[in-house]
Amino acid sequence: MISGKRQIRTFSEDEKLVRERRRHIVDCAIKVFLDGGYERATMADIARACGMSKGLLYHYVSSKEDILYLIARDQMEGTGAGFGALAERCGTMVPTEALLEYIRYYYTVVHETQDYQVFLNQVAAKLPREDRLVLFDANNFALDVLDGILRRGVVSGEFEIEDTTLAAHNIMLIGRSWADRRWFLHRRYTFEQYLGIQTNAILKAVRPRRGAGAKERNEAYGSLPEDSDLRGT
Amino acid sequence: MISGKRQIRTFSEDEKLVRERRRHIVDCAIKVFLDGGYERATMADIARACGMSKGLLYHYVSSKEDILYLIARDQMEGTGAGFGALAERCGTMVPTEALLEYIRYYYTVVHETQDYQVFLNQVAAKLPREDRLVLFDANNFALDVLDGILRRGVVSGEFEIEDTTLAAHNIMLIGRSWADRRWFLHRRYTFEQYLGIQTNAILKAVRPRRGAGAKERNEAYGSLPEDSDLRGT
Amino acid sequence: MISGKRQIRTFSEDEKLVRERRRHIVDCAIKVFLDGGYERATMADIARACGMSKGLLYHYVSSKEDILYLIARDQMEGTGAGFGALAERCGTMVPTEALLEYIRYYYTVVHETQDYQVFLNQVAAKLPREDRLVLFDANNFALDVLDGILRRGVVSGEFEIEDTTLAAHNIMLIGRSWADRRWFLHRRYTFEQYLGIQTNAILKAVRPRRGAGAKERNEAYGSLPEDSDLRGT
Amino acid sequence: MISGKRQIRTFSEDEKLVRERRRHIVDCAIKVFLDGGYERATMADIARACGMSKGLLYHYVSSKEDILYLIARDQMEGTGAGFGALAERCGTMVPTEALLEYIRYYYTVVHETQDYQVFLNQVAAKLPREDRLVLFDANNFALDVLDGILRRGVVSGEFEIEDTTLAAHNIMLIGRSWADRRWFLHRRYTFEQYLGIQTNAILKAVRPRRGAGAKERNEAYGSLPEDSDLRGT
DNA sequence: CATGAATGAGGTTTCATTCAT
DNA sequence: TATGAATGAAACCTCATTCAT
Repeated sequence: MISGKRQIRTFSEDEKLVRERRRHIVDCAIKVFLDGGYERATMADIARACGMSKGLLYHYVSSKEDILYLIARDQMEGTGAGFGALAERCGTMVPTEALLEYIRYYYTVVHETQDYQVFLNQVAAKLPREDRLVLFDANNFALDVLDGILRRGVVSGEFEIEDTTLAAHNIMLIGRSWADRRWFLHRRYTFEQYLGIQTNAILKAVRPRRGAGAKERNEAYGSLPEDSDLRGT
Repeated sequence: MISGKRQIRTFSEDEKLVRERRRHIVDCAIKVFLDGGYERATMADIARACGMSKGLLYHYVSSKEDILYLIARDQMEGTGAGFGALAERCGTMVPTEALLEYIRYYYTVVHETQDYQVFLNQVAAKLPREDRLVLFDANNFALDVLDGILRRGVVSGEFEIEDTTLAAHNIMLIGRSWADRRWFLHRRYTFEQYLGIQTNAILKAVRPRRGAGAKERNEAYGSLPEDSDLRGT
Repeated sequence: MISGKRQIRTFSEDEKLVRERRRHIVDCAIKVFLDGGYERATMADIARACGMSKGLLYHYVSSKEDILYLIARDQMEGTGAGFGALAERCGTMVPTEALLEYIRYYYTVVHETQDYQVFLNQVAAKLPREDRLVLFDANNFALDVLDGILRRGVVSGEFEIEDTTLAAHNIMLIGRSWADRRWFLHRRYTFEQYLGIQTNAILKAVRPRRGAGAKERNEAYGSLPEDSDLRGT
Repeated sequence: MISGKRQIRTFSEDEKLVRERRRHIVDCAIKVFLDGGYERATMADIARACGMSKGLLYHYVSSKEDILYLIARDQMEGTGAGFGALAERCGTMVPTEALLEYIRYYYTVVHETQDYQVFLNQVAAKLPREDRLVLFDANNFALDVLDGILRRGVVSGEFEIEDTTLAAHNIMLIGRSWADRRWFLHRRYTFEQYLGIQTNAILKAVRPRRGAGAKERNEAYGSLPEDSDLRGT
């Protein structure tokens, strides 16, 4: 579903070494990019951060742009599988459970890969069209999974949603904002608090306003009583 | 509350001309920045876009960074007044009305200044600290206004919200996403559709789950019957 | 003997005005040049210092280099006449008197035109060859006058000098150093002190070591007793 | 006593290479600066003179100003040690001998480093304050050494000088003029002639006018009979 | 006579990329 | 495999000079 098509030039033939080194490069480069931005970072900076010479860096990567691509691909590959598994897992759950599972998973991924999120947000526009589409597809896949869950919930009567796609979009948006707006949010909430409050808000927004869905409410967000304030954990 | 302090060097003393030309520069530069990003844009590009020579550009602006600042300041000045007036207007309304007014206003501003929004989002990190704070303050002010409205609604019983600050954050986030994620949203919704659906979703999310608030629902979003599908307008 | 040959373009036909304005330009420009140097000074700086617009400046001067030339020529013309008169005056004096007259005159000119001296010293190298020769000639003329005096003194037995040209060179050098090394000298001596001490030193250096010249010594430097310490005046 | 403090950025870590290259740059740059002046010289000119690309030049030097500093420092370091040794050497000599030693040493240094002298004279004013002080200190040190010698001579009765500091200043001035006024002097005298005549002139100027010092006269300037004409060597 | 907006060549500096060792 | 010296295109910015008003 997500795949790195582009071939990147290398002077090495030891595939395992190449993979290892590239991972190292990606990890270091992202740090360099995060302060100062992609354009301002020089290959010398990156090489230094990697503990390599510029020459060696060019053995594993053929241009600065390649590193951007590697970062994007890495991120995709890393989480792509996760979303595939998530989709499967959710397929067997009742919609509310699935939604809770999805939220917890997605928000946690965002939390754990903040740097990538922030970075990709900043530079997505600069990726060559082709690479940008890879990111785009990954996002769409994740959105479709969530959309599916919501749709099932609407059909089953557990959810009452005017536009499931937009709802899914909102839910993901709020998750990503934990990374995008971290300078605002992190000083006010812990991740667990954020996750808890937002989960409750989302449930309230998607559930029917009265009657029907009442029964399932008790499973909401890890079986916590619906009004429990998760803050202060 | 929001103020452009910094002085920008100019070689001209004709204030009116300077103002005019700077506005022109800002308008053109933003377009240049939007494709390719701030760093990639050269002063030559900008000059060309403005229909000036590089030299003349430097009569009105002393560096590329100045243009960034001008864009930010312009945006702030333009909308700063708006939010002040909005705050006042909302002060005399019942919370639900005020919320609707706020949403319509904010989302419309985002819609009409998309380019600025997208651009500022990309480069906020690159602004010198001082200038960044100006943006930050503006955002916080707008957030506080909304937070106040929500709080009043909670007190009056019109709203049922666990964390008003986070709710305000979410509402603004969703509004900005009309600009930030336009490549996704604009091909699926018109602005009016987007505004309608999201308004309904927000109302559902903030209203008490049953009983009390029910009466007001009929005024929701410009008196449309609550279940009307705004799509397809 | 010294003449400005070069024609400088002007748009004005009122010769008197042109002369006046050029004098003004020279006076102001020299100040600008003195802090920051010729190359660093911009025509805008100069125009501002003159209280004119750049455009008007170009009515009286056709290039930045022209100003350099004007300064040099002005200086030459101003002092050229002076040296002519000096030469005549000295022709009728006994050598020692003539020497004293020369020293006092030259050192005073240097003192009163310090800015010119310092400035010309710095930029002489940058003047176009032709203009540089004008300065060169002026210097040589002044040197010849002094050389003549010394020679006469040697013939008359008042002076005992191995090489009169070199001696003349030394005397002028010491005079110019009041301007060239002013940061060192001005904080230690007043001009009068400097003039007095150096005059005495020069007299001692040029007079015969014993016998003959002894008589005249009493007229030395304004009839001061030879051992008087001029410092502390 | 004289020290190069400032660190200059370099991209190379091979210290030996950096030192070598910088020396090369200094040697070439000085030539470029000497015709046309510091400001007119472009980095491209300098790079060409060095036989390097502009880029490589910037590996060893971080700005044009750095080159100025390197030249100044080089000069100081080279001669600084020399003056220290000279001071020591002179300490054990009788004043007249010391004076002769000093003159010969200083004038020779000026002769051998003409380019530096002329250049530094032109640009001293442009050096950043801090760097200028280094030059200033070096000069003052050299002046103090000479002043000390003259003072000792006055005490011992070998010299008769009204103001030793000013005398020292004059002696150095005359030495430097061999470089500063070379276009005038070099076509008239060889260095040895110049040294000889000026030495004699200085001796005559500092010695008592009669009696006392007479004995030592025979050692004057390398034991040459006092009236010998050194010209024509 | 007077202005200052406009130009564009040219200066300094940076940095992605190559390649000899 | 590994290095870092070397390149040169291209960026930002300045300023002498012109010319319409």
